[in-house]
Amino acid sequence: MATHCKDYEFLQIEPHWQTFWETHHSFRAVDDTSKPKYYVLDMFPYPSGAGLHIGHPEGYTATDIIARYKRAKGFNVLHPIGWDAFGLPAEQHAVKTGTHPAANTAANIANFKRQIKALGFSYDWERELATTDEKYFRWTQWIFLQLFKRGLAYVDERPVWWCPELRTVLANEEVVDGKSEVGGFPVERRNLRQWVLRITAYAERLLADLKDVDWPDSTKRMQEAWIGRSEGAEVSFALENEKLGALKVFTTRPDTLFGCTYMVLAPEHPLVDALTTSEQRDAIAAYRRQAAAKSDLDRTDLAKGEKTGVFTGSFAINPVNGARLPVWVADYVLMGYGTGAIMAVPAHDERDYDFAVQFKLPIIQVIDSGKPDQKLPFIDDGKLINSGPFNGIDWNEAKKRLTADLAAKGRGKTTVNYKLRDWLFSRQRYWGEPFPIIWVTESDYAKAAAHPASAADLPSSPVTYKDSATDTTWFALPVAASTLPLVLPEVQSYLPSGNGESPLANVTEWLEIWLNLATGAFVPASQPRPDGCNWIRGRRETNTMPQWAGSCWYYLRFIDPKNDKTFADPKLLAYWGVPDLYVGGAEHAVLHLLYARFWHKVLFDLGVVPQSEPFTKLFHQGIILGEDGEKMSKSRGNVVNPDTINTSHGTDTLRLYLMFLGPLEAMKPWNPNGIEGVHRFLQKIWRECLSREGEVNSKITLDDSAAESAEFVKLFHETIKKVGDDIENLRFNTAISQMMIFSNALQKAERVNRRTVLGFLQLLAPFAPHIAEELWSRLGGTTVSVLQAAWPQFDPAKLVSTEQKIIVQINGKKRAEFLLPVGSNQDAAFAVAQAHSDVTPYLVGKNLKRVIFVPGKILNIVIE
RNA sequence: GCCCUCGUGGUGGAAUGGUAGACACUAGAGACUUAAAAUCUCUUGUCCGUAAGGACGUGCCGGUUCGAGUCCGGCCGGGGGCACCA
Repeated sequence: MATHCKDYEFLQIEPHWQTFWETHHSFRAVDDTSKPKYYVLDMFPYPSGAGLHIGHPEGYTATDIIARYKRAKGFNVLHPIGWDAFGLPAEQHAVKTGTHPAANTAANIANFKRQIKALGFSYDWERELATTDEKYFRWTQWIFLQLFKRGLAYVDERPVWWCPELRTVLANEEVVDGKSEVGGFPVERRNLRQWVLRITAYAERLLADLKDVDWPDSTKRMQEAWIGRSEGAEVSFALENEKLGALKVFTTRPDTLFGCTYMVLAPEHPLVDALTTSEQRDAIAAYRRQAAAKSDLDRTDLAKGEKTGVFTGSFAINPVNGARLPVWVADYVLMGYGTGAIMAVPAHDERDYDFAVQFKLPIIQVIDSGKPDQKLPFIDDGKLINSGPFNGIDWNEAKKRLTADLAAKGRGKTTVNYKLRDWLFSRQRYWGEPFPIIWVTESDYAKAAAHPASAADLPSSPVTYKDSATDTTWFALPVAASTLPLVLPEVQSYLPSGNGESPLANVTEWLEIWLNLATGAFVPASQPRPDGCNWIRGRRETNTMPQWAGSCWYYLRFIDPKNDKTFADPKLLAYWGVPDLYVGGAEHAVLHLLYARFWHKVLFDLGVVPQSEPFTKLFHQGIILGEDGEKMSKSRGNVVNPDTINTSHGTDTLRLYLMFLGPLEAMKPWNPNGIEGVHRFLQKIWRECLSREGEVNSKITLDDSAAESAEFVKLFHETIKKVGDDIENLRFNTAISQMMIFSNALQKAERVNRRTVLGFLQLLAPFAPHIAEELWSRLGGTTVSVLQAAWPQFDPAKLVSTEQKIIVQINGKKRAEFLLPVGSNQDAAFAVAQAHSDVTPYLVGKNLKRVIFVPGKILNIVIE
């Protein structure tokens, strides 16, 4: 079965074993529910035109080691891979060249697949999937329908970047310095109709359930910060113009209410118009236009220097003391958080302070820290001053008292606010999943709501939008799930429609339809209305879903990738569950991982997945920097291509080197010299196993009768233990060190049993699987493939020593060391130490103060 | 600004509060060879010393401890994330 090469010809050996594994379906995950399962998953890649980056094989090697190790430990392992294949680059390429993005995507996938296969990863290729495959996105669309039905999807006007010159919507990354990346044209903020997912409805659970997952603490904290829960009070400020009702604000500092000297509204706040006096109208209008052109990010960036704002001319009344408060408009207040309005307390808030100084507004200190130098703004704790009946009360107590007081008057209540915003879920692009939604008139929607075939698919309150041009309100009707997938039509041009809609808006035959409420069938509206009373007129949604959609649930599809009845069989979902280990970059710490958690919880609530969290254990591999210690990038010219190393040293060397570089989670620079080291290590193993003629090395005793030294046997068992422990803890660098230590001992041993060498090859196999297979086979391993052999067991009895090294310290400094029988007590150790020539001189004429003895380790003699 | 991380030889890195520098790279010396490559052996933190040996040493300053790379406080530096979130 093996090759016949005499030297370590990795270019021959590696393809040979890759073919062997493929023809034997070695990595097929069988749905065998009698065995314990282990599901190990990589974050699937976006197949870019640039091909594999060296960072990809880093994480993939780690999971491959785990997968191979778990198989040897008797687990039924699911280790799949697929393609996150929708994405902007393919669309941009299509716009430029006019070729269908699917063609470009397919070519990129083929290249990625070739590169990944050359690395010898033990993926179950029979479960490969791509998010662009209609058999896949059929279920992405199905999940969207479930969100829609549960009222978790709605339509709203949201600001997006619009480039009038290109007549298209741009993503944040396509806007550079306020200009379009392509062409450098000016861009502006423009409100467009968007689909939004109500992730905020899950904010509390997304936060609370973080405690149940085994994730890096830093990632948990980032998600916590992103969700941004804060407790505070909602307070109503009466307006002087009583007709306008009250102005509601959110504050985390109700204790500072007496220090409020003005109010601020976000420029987009609905009350701005009504509050603006005629003298201020022009200034306010100009300010609002200016603010509308900025993204939230710009607002924050620009605000580093000075604050901007305009007085509305109106006043509000402070509910605690009746003070008259001017109402301002300023873009440092965001419409998207809280109520879009704040009470400003300049003495105890930095932003309010800066603003008050800028516009010469009064500043009243109401918290006293009791310390001598109290520089304003002052945001720490203290006791209340200048606060009427609340003076002298501790701030924490004051928060409760003041809120309760307001609540009693009907002017406030305690509330919880989240930074988390609802998720903007649509793109005005071609290359994405079409929304399975048809826009119909109110009367047709009523028909659908009354029809038994469609009534159950509708949300409890309809999703609508008002087309201001025609003054028509449109109602969102879901397509029948049975008609999915809703595939992308062919288009003439991949350029956007020009009016803010995607290229799909130009495909009239696809867009305008007759829809049958009973069957879900449709025909183009260009044809006459078919007979029967169930046909209604509709226009398809032209937005497509963002790239996140497909990656939100792919880990579930791997469990049952070919199922065309449901997204995955419930029995298989129950067996395989969710990934036991998920490995990928920390750059996805918030968005991907939060979105996927949200969808998973929705599916959990639907009762279609059995657990409430998708990723039990998460690990982030570190970034590999270029040789120069900088981030790898084309422009720096420090990019390493895995193909190059595969050809020059072989993939076993590359895999081993990537793991030997340092801790998996660390950021570490690429160092080409290190590759030679691990390559030599593999060559040494080759030489110790095979002679120059390619026969079994004569030092290896085939009948296992060699008398190996106790020391060597002990090292072997230590190596089994350490390699196993290190793999379990993803400490691959130290596992490899241990194997190097063993190989050095192997080389020095005069005779060694075949059994021992085979055991060592098993330890090596997850890391360097090709050479391990080759040598296993050439040495006459007990099974055809090393994959079939059970992971070696270490014998704890073999790890026990009879002697232990004792370190002698004088006042904490090492002075001597000697061996003692295991279990020796302090007296025995002290007796030997006292007589030791390296110790005695230090003890002469000194008073013994104290002796610390750590059995088997250290004897510290403290003297004066 | 806030949060998170990391600072150990010439280099990548190792070290449950208990021998700092495992393992590897680089460099040097030697063995083998006609020679070279490969391989093997030895040396390789700094300083003093011919040596034996000693002193110093994990970014800096302090603390806890019999004992600190590890724990605590402060500072300096690198990297990452978030950011007018009321």
